[in-house]
Amino acid sequence: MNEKTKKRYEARAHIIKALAHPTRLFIIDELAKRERCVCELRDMIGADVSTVSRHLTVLREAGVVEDEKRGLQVWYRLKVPCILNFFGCVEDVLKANARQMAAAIRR
Amino acid sequence: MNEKTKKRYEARAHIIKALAHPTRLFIIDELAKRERCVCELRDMIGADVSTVSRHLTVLREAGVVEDEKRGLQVWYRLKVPCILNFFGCVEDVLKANARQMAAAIRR
DNA sequence: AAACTATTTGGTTATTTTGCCAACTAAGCA
DNA sequence: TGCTTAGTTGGCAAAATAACCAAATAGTTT
Repeated sequence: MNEKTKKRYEARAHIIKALAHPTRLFIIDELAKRERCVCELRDMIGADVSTVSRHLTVLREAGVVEDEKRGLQVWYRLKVPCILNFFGCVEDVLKANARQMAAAIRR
Repeated sequence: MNEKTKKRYEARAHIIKALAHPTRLFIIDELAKRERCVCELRDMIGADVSTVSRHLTVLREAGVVEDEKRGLQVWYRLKVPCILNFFGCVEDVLKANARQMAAAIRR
């Protein structure tokens, strides 16, 4: 594998890593509905604001969400809705896994 | 966020985490073309076999690939082709990021 | 059965990720 | 100007990941 190819896979992995956390998946789902300020997300998630803020930084830094400060609040929105399609595929994997698990028990 | 919802996001994150590594993304791309034995992947990747084997375990365990032993070799194939659609979306994010980066420099 | 090949697993170490608290910054309000 | 609110950042400890070598396992060949 040459250097350029390697770089490309690293860049992709960086973005996918940004999605790979339960809290960040939740945030994405919420932002898919409408923009939210940090405080709303903090209330829904129930973690320290600093923790939520760091999750948002990971997503922003990956280019998945964008933010806008209005007054005291910072509002976040989803920048890349095509991610949502992918979640359907993830659900398919989960369903297939569940089926396989059930079949294994029956056997 | 209730317990059940939390579990669901954890299950999703588990699958996405399995994808979130450059080597594993490479493996998925290769398996999208055709099935491969561990030794072929080892040669392409150039890491220790044990390392490659562990990456494959992560993917199998997540339900993304499946394996079949034939003789001495173990052959892996992609179980969930819809993942590939997602990579298109990841590329879009990368392109958008590059554009934004370029615009920021111009400014 | 012994030697050989392909792969997995155990164990170790280095690195990265996560979450919290405390301290700081920025904006609005008294 | 000083107080309050919203959010970010520094620092730290705990947990999760990743890579390698060595040893074990499973199937082939002689």
